[in-house]
Amino acid sequence: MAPKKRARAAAIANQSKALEGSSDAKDGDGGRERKRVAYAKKSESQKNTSSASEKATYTHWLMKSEPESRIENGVDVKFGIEDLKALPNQTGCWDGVRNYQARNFMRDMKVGQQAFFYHSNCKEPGIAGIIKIVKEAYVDHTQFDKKDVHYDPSSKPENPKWSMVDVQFERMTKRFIPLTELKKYHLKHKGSGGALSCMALFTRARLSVQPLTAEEFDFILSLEDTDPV
DNA sequence: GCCAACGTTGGC
DNA sequence: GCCAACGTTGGC
Repeated sequence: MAPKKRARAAAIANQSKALEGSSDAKDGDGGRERKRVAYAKKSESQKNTSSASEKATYTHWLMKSEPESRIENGVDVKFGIEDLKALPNQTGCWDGVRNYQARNFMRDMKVGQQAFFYHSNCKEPGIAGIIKIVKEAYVDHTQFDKKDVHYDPSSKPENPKWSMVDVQFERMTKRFIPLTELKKYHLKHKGSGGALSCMALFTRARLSVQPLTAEEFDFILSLEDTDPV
């Protein structure tokens, strides 16, 4: 069936419940992560949180979610920025991420950092607004819920695989920044060494949670005050 | 709805 | 540990 929205933020009503279950896995460590770009070829143990001394530190992010209705396993996975805005305190948990690289990036997130809210798999893909991290990575309880679209029978409560963060709506961008426009800059910058020459959105297809350099983040913010290209 | 890209699984 | 088959992502 159709794919899904891998990252669906939800109201955090029962977050305390999720919290007690198992302390956030600080799993191992045996594994070190490679410096900036982690490939997916690693063994399970290597996919866990890496030691701070080794990894590149990112401060800005881009998180994808689907703003249009799509039914997966009988459940509508729609979650656009307006849906986040409508939650109590305009805050929700970013559950449902089931990709190791994306998960690891969420584990690197710190309270107060900003992320772009990106609308994917929809009529007009692009950046709709800015959100901020308000709670650092903790166990994603939906992995144990058989009724949940993102239930993962291979994950055990004693050693949870998946994490999520809480995010809060900050503001809409002054204008919607479409993927098509970002792509034009990316292509142009690839030749000139500009800000978006290596943007993960284009170099790491399908990654639903991705890091941005400060330069990338600032450049995209500057587009708010420019005319659409 | 198509399909390219690419992550995951499992046989060997 | 290789790699073909399979499943998912997500633009178009």
